[in-house]
Amino acid sequence: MRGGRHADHEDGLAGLTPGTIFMEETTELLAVRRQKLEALRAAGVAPFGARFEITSSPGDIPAAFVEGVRVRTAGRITAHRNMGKSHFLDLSDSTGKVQIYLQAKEVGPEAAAIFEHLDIGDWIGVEGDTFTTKAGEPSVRASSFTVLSKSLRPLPDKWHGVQDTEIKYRQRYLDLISNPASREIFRKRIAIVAGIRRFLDDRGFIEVETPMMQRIPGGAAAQPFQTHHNALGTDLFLRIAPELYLKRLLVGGFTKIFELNRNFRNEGISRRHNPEFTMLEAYWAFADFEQMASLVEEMVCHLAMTVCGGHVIEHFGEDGAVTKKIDLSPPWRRARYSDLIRSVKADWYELGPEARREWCAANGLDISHCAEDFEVTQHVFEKLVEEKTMDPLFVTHCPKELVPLAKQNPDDPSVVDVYELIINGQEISPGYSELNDPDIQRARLEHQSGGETQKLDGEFLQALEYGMPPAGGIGIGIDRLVMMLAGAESIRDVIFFPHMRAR
RNA sequence: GGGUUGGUAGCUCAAUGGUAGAGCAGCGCCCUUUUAAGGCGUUGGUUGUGGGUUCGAGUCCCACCCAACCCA
Repeated sequence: MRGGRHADHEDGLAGLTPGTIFMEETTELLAVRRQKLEALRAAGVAPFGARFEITSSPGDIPAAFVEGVRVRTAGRITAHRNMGKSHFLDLSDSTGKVQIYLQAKEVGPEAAAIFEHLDIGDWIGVEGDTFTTKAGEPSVRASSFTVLSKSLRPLPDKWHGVQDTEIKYRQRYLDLISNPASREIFRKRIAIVAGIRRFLDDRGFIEVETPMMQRIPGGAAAQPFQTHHNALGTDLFLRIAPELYLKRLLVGGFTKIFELNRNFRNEGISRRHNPEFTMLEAYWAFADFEQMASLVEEMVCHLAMTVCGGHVIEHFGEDGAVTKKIDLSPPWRRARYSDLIRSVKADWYELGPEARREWCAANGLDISHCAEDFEVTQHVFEKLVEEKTMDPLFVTHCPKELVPLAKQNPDDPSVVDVYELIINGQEISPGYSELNDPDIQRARLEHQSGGETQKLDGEFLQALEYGMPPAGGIGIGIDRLVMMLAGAESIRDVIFFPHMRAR
């Protein structure tokens, strides 16, 4: 055993005895762990250790098991099966777990006495030889162990894990420790984000970073969060989209770029909305929305193959039954917006505005919030097309009122050259042939800002006047993409720390 | 913002208006290949907060807080 009191001084704050601070609760369980903490110190063991060299993480040992090899590993004790003079421990971290076999005669009487002061939840380092138990479990026979961190609070139920949604979200670490299904979702999220970067990098796109704090928040129609710069004495906004800065970089000559990071929208919170969310935006000069659609299709299929092992994604309910099946096999269906509306109501475009509203009312659609006629049509689209579409669908030729910043279609000026990708009943990604005529852009933005010039990003418009190459652009909501690929029904299940009300 | 459901031991869950319980975890004892280890014993509670009704409230009523789901 290593360590000693001298190594432990940083634990105490000046004038306070270690172990007496931060004790707002005084339950017996906490008191017992505090006593063990002091017992470790009394035995000359630093309960909060330092550097420990490892040869393998816990999950790596069974994953690539070799019998009879000396290893050093470290992890949290997540289970303890006491057989008297020998003990079986599960040692875990995000890589997985490995079983440790610990015998008093092997580690010696001093270490065995120290072991008595350990608990489920503590971090330890172990050195020993690999072997296989009678039951066939790849294990490490400990010849020594080192206390790395004493846990002063008990872990959640070892079998059920954390079930309380509040604890899952507010104390995600407990969810990660005790729920393998949750760990798997985040493993997929991490692989998806890394996979997107690699995919785009392989195709010559470069990752850039643009301001998150903006004087004029643009690039989308959404309420921003407001903040203030003290030294400058000016208000700033958290970005609602990076678009207007990425387009400045197109002007600057970067022809294949993307940004994969957070945006902020000061709007409702729901199963599908978190105030901060992760979005990919990519711009490809000299391309159009059709090529962007193909790029997204190829990328998502690639992610499904590498992260989920196939093109068919299944979502499971609590009872283990399949609740959803999403088939991502290419080629993905592409359909015009107007044709999709006609598939719901064949003579929709022959009806007048009043007749359309009457039809909605007769079919149980609440359109009281729709002021304009195109909003009524869009509501029909959302309820009767979008929400029912599980497999990928590129919706093309959308009405220009819905996407005021896209290029009009040369053959039909009432629609724009965009796609909206729908998977799993929600909009996952829009793609554009980006508008690069500075005069049309100015007119659209002026119209959109409703004459409030302080909302107009003049510097962006000026940049366009220097000439922006024609380009295809996409946005992908990463949280929703992960929900779809990882089988999560709430955005809170794919964000480590979703926003929660103060308690 | 509206509606529904929920909040009980560290965790997972019980409890007709009538003495707040179980499993796991913890503590004590036994056990040198277990894996939800096992056996025997045992501790642990301001029932989300604040009011009210009642002889008596975890349970009924009101307000508030937090969460999940649905709607806007």
